Formats: sequence, structure tokens, C-alpha cells
Amino acid sequence: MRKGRVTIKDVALAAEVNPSVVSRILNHDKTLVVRPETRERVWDVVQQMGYHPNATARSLRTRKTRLIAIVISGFLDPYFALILENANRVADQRGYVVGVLSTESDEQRGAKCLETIFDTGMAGAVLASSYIEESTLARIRHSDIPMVLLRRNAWEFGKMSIMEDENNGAALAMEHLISLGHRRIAHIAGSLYSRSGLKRLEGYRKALHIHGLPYRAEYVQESDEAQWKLGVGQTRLDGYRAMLRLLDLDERPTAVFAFNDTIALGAVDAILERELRIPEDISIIGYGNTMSEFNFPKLTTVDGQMARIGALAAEMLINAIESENGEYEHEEILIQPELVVRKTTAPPPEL
Amino acid sequence: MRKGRVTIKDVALAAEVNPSVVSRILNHDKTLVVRPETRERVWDVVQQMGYHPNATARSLRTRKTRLIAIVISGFLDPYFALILENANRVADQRGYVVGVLSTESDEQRGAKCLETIFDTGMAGAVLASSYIEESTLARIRHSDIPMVLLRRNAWEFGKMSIMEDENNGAALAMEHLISLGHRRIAHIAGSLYSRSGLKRLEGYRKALHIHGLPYRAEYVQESDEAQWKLGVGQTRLDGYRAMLRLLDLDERPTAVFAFNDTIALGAVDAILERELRIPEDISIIGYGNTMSEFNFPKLTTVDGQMARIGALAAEMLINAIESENGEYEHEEILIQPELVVRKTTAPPPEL
DNA sequence: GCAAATCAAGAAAACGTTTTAACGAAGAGG
DNA sequence: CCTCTTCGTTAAAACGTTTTCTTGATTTGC
Repeated sequence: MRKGRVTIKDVALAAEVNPSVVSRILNHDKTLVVRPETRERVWDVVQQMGYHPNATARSLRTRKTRLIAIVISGFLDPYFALILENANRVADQRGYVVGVLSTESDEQRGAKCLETIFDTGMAGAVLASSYIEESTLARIRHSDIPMVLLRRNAWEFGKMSIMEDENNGAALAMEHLISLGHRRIAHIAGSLYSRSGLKRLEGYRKALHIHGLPYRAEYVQESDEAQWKLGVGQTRLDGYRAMLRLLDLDERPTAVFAFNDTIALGAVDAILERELRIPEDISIIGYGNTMSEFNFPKLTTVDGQMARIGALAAEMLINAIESENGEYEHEEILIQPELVVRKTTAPPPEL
Repeated sequence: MRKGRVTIKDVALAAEVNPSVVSRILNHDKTLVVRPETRERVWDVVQQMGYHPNATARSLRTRKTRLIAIVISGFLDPYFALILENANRVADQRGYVVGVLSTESDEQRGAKCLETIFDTGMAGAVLASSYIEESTLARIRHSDIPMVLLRRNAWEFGKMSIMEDENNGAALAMEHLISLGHRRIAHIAGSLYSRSGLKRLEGYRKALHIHGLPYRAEYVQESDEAQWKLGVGQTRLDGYRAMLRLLDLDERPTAVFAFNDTIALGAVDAILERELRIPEDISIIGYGNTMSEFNFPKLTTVDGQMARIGALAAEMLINAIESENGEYEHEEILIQPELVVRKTTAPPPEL
């Protein structure tokens, strides 16, 4: 490590052997026949000189890179943090580095992120951000690197995808409330311009219908529409405000299914402020399981399985990258959410 | 984009020109003299064939790479999320991709992350994780790539560093409480095996001393020591438990300075459970400003300036990478925290 | 009208690997 | 003793750029 880095030639020179031999020894080339003493000598020199193969040169020659991209919407959202954490763990185990790109809730940047992925010559990508326009996405069809799309159908693009069964997740939440005896159940919805917002609302409606409960428009509160900039605005404050509107109804609901955990906590704030008790007076169920289990109150919710999804995405992606022939199944996987019952749901007060 | 990617030779062939000309045109080589029509023809062909230079080959030749590493302890901690978010933004603006490595509160992995950085040939690194042993860190001295260390002194390693003045941050919190009239102020400490834990405790003691207030050992609650695995265990539950112990004291404090916001919220839980009011009965101040401003209750805290630190780290690192001669100042920057007064502090009830 | 200067581009080396082909020496087979 | 394998290693090409050095053609200066 004197001037510049030590190259394979330096090693070869010191070990009095050809560079190719060094390379093949280091790469455990099975077809190489070499005297044990030579092999040992090479290893010694490698250790002693502190030789590390130049990854760039290797990549150029092998046309392989060990860098994969994960595109998210932002680091602060626990949804993405969980995905990143687990995808990164798997990638690391398998010897890959993840380059992370953030669209920052700006659709313009979705295209830029994809540019970067191609320009940087990454080996594959997990597309988790929802801020990638359809038109941008359409162009990935002709890219030759594997990709895994999250929460997006990817069949048409010839890529893999992992979807959550949000419809069923919402149903799970509703079944739980209904089985506790609730009949007046409200929903604080997410953006109705987003896939997730629509799916969870649909699950809400379907559950009502199955159990013969009436759909009451005033029981579905969207967060202040002005704030919904395509999915943004799911803050605790939004949940708080929506819940206040629900509490002001003549016949207020006995249970609330919130679009996500953050909104659910906002609803909790409003309820406590009105000096009502949870779950005795009103039950609250969230969605996502993005809050720590140590949070207060201990929120009943639906686990979105982000940890599993993150790990699985990395797994699938790397398998595809390493598939010999470059062929891989364009799988579409549907993950089932799970109900997590904690302390914010109970039978309604009338019983 | 038929078979394999289109290379500079393909472009050169199609534009009836030498590859070197294409290269120099694309890189806006000032010294190149070329006929306008040729230049235009090359650009046209580049566009039409969708040519993107192979980043790997370019890196090999120029001995430069546009990949920088950020080593964190985990994605779920908002402290790191904020740093990542802002460092990533700056890196992206300047045309860099950040590869993110996580030590996951495992000191063994700190060494591994550094290995990865060198093996991957990254251009530089921001070391934000606290789980990197001194012995591991010592080896970076002889690495030839720029690095920025966060919350660590790096002078001895010949690297740059950004430190928070946590001592002063703690003093800020204490001055605020004392100026409100509090005299019985407790501290829920972080791990006393960590730099941060010690510094904030020191700030707490110093402030007491300056104002002639007595130091009372029972007013300093460490979270359950068994849980402190070198800094882990700063959960909301820990704050809750520590606060319960404080509430059980004969003469309970009128204000609490918590090691961080998460612990502060745990303390809030305990106080509310005992049916005391915040801030009327007890004031709470946190540290970090890691919670959204929409959180409830609106926590008075000390802003750790993580956003600024993240951006600054990326800025300094990239400046160093791009410094012509490879020389750069081994700066040590000290960032001052700022007090953020919200709703959980008020004068003590006696007044 | 001729040397010198300028213009427009081409040729080739280099970056550090991996991989395939080639090679000489030693041993085997007859 | 000659040929044919096998063994252990070397030679060289290739990956796709960038960069330096030439080169041939045209223009300029006088």
C-alpha cells in the first residue's frame, strides 16, 4: 500500500508466477492444476502484500457487478426503513452492496433514479418507491437487468413483483372488529388516488357487505384532500383531524379502522383529548405494524410483513442476477398480512 | 440495446469517426477541435442508439468512482434515517450514489463494512455507526480514501470529523428548565458506556453546578443496565420504567431531562399513567428532535441538527474526493445543537 | 509558391482483471 | 526411442473507456 494500490501483477512478480495463476488461485478455479507449494506461496504473498483485487477491473472483465439498487420514497418512513433493513441484510450476506436511491415524493426523480441505475451499471434493482410514473416504468421492459417491483404489478414489464394482499389485510382488520361485536365501524382512508388507499377502502366495504352492515358515507373520512399530494399527508395530524370529525357525528362509531399506524395514533390523540377511553369507549385498529411494539398505546394493527418482503425482494433479485442463463421466472408473489392484536381493540361499550 | 449494450465503438462506427472523438465530445473536452457538423452527427448517433458510457470501464480508466459509502447502525433509528436522507440528497445532487452499509449493533460487522468499502473500491465513506471498534478504526489511517467520521474524533486517523456539542446541548436543555424555575430536575441517562451518554450526563451535572443546585444521585436514572448492550435498549419502555422509578421517589422531580426523544416519550407514558399532567405537574425535555413535529405530545427537545450534519458530511466528503491534488484539510467541525421549545415544558407547579 | 502553423481526426496504449489458448517438460505406452 | 498424454505454467486477448501522441490535410504567412 505504498504508492497506488498493489495489483495482481505485483503479486505475480513477488511470487514469481504468472498473473493468471494468481487470479485463478484466488478465484478457486477448479480446473487449475498447480503445485501445492506454488499455491501456498501465492497465498502468502497475497496476505503479506495485503492484495485486494480491484473490483472495477474485475467487473469490467466479468461483466458482473455486485451492486444492486433499492429505490425508495424516503428514509424517514418506517415502511421503507423496514424494507431497507431487511433487504440490506440479505444483500450483505450474499456479498452485495446496495446503492440506495430516493425519489423523495417527486415523480420527476423516479425517472432520474432509473437513469442512475442504468448509468451506474447496477446488477439489479428493487423498485419500492411509489413515485415512479407508469410511463417511466414502461421503459424498464427493455432493460436487461433483473428487477423486483414492490406493490406494483410487473408482469407486463417482464419483471418480478411482490404484492401485499392489502384487500385481505383490510378484511382481516374488519373481521376482527366485527367479531368483537362492533357494528358502527368507521374508516379513516388514505389517499384515494393511491393503490393502497383504494384497496384498503375496498376491503373495508367488502367486509361491511359480507356481514350485512350498512355502508355509511359519513363513516369514511379522507384526510384533508388539499394535503394529499399523491399519497403525501398521512401524518399523525391528519389522523387527529379526521378523528375529530368522526367524534362530532351524531351517532359516533364504536370502532375505527385507520389507513395506517401513524393515522391511527393521530386518531388516538383526538379520542384521548375528548376524554374517551381506548379501547373501552372506542376501538382503534391501524395498518402496517410500523410502530415499535414498545410504543404507547400498544396498537392493534395489521402486519404488512415489510421485513419479510424486504428480505424476499433481495433474495429474488440476487437469485435472478446469479441465474446462469440469465433466465428467471417473472414471478408475482402475493404476501398475506397478519392480524396483530394488542391493546386498542375490545368489544363495544353497549355490550 | 439489441445484444449486449451499445459501446463507444458502435457509436464511433455509426458516426464514422474515431472512438476517441466520441469520448472527447461526450466529456466536453475543451482542447478538442472538431467540425460542428461532426460534433452534431456524433450527438445524434448517441441519442439515437441510446448510448450510455459503461461506468465500470470509465472508472477503471480514470481511477475514479462515483460511489460513496455511508456506514450506519441501522435503518430504523430516526437518527440515522435523517442523516441518510440528507447525505443522500446531497450526494445525488453532485452525481454520486451512496452505498449504505449497516453494522446492526454488532461490532464484528464494523470491520466487515470497512473491508467492503475497500474491496468495492468506493471513493469515500461517511462513518456514522457507533459500532466500530477503535482497533478497526485505527486501520483507516493508512487507507487512501477520504472519510468523514460522525461523533468521533478523527484527527489521529488523518480523517475529517463532525462532532455534535452534546455537552452544550444538554446544558441548553438544563438552562431552559432552570430558567423556568425548576430546581428538582432529574435525568434519565443513556448508556454510561457510550460517549453520548457520558457527555449529556456531564452537561446535566455542569448545569446543576453552575446554578448551585445539588446533584442528587437518585435523580439520575439509568435505564435497566442489563438491557444496555453497548448503547442498545433506548426504547420507549426503558424510559417508561425509569420514569416510574422517579415518580416513586419521596420528593419527586418537577422536571426531567431525557437522554433522547424516545425515552422522553416513555417517560410521558408513565406520567400520564399516574394521572399527572404535562407540563402542569411535570416538565419533560428530550434530546435529538427525532420525532415528527406532528407527534403527540409536542415534545420540547434539543435539535441534534442531524439533517445539517448529514448534508455537511456528504458535502465535505465529496469536496475531498474531488480535490485536485488529493489533499484536503483534516477538518474537525463542531456543530451546535439548538433548543426547540414545544408543549411539554412549563414552570413548576409550586410557583 | 513554399515552409510553417493550424485543423480535424486517427492510432494506440493504458487501467487491472479474467479466461482461453498455447507451451515446454515430464512421464507413459509401445 | 519415438509419440502421446498429462502436468504446471506462461502468453495474450479481451472487457469499454480515456488520454496522449501522431498524422494527413488544409490554411496561413511571407
